Amino acid sequence: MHYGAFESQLSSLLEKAVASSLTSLGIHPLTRLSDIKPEIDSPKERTHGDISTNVAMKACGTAGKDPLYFANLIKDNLEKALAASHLKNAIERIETRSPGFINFFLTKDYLYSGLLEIIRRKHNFGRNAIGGGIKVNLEFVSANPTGPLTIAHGRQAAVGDSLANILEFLGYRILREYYINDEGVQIDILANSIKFRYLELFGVNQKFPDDGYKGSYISEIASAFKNKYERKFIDTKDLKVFREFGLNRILQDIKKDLKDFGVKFDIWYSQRTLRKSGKVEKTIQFLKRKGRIYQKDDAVWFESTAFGDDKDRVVLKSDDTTTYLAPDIAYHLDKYRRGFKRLVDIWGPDHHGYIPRMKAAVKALGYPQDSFSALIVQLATLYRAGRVVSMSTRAGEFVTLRELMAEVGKDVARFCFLSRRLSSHLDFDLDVIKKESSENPVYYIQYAHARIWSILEHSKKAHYSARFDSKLLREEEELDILRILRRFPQAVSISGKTQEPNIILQYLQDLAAAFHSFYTKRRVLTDSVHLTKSRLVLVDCVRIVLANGLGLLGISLPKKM
RNA sequence: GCGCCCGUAGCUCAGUUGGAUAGAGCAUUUGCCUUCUAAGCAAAGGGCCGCCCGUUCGAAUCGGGCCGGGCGCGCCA
Repeated sequence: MHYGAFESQLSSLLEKAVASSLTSLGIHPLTRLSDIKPEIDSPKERTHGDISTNVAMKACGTAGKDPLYFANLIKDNLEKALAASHLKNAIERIETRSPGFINFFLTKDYLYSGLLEIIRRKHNFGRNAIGGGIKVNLEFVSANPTGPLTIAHGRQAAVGDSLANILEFLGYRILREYYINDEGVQIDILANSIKFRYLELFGVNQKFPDDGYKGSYISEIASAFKNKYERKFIDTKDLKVFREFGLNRILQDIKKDLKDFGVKFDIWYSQRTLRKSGKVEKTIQFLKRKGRIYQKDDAVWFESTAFGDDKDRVVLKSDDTTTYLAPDIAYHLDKYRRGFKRLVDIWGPDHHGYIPRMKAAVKALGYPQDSFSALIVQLATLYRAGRVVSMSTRAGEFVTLRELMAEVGKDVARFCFLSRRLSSHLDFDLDVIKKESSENPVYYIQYAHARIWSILEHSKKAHYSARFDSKLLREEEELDILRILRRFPQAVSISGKTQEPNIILQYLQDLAAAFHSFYTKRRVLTDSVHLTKSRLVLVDCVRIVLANGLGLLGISLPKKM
């Protein structure tokens, strides 16, 4: 029996046992188990068993009994049902504990059977079909192409990429998309800033454009521009050539940074292309036909308050240009039209106020509100030597993702970004991270992988041909590993459900800890070929799960450290 | 003023839909390398889980009210 089946069978057995317990008390069991939402999970404390449930305490109100008494009643019924079930060989014993917990202890045989499942499924171990092949569009980073990616984008990139991996693993069909804001005021400012620096190179003095981008990367772009065109555009009034040149270069850098950070995108979606297709006007017309567009103060408004927003929003300004919202609605409509059933956007905290209007737009377009969700990833506040580093693309003060990678490396950076909840503000002290980098927790997990690899390398020379006998694995350290291995599929699905990659990371730390502890106390390569063979299988399973988990997080798997 | 997020060990943070004795890393202290990698292991110290009420068998977790920090409230993007 594989891991997933176990949980569902246990839960249906429990449901029956609760029902018959209620019946025996003369209460008609109207309450279904799913209504009282009992928890079936692994307790923290080993002495509380491998699996624990609070169902007796949840249901004791209905039973009108003391929770512990009711727990014992359920236990008796459960034991009877168990005798006739497949789970008979998986559960060693059942215990009740005050104030009303029912604890299950798994048999060694069941724990051993997990190894076979891991060996059989390998890189697919933990994979699951709960996503049902639903098409999901995941849009993330989508930073304006007006400057290099910063640390804030780095966090969003790491989160989006891992989330995409995790959801794919859970059976969703994920498309990773980057929305390029390649038109509008910001882009013109970019072009102006480049032009200024270009002219400056020829000694032409002008006033630096208001709101111009002050970062040094603008000068670099201007130099490259000069190398290519020399004096050709020194008198031009047209910004177009500067704009295209700058846009291309910045976008190229962004793509390279993301690639080096291990982040993959399937689609780069240009806002300009969207507009040229006429979809923006069509979307406004579409909303108009639905009666949600009106004219006021020379502007055109979207009646978003009809769908839960706190005020209506302008889509066409009085000068006839669109606001940012208009193409954005069109863009999301386009995603639906491309066949996605769910849209997930990852935004920074400065956009949280934008969620109600986007949700309103989705509803107005006629799609279920829940089909769209925006995840807010909190900022990473950067410190250097204990002092806040202020970040502003405009002022040219920022630490780029590239600099971060150069200073601490891809794996450490990704680990730091993923080890916190999305909603957690993240303090990031570069000096501390660099100082600690040899002690960084990411190495703890990677080191376990490297150690296993080393064992496997040694074992090859010895040609262990014995048969794998899992019964030889009976040390506490070995059983601990087995218990933790068993939890991996669950960790992945919780991580997908809650959309928190850090759950997997936490899990991997537990697994690595159990392995390191085992490694220090027991030897894998021993004089007994049978024991050696069995332990080789065990550590190989640890390796597989570490690889699967780190793979989802986009962290590399060193064979040597 | 309104909205969103946060407040847990000296520091940075975990804590799955409320569960049993609140955890990890760093820092401090003490042991452990003749055997598969010491980037490791074993152990110690360190906490009114911001404060106050409430909900219930049971609260770091849920609700209300304060206090403190971050961000957002445009015909900007």
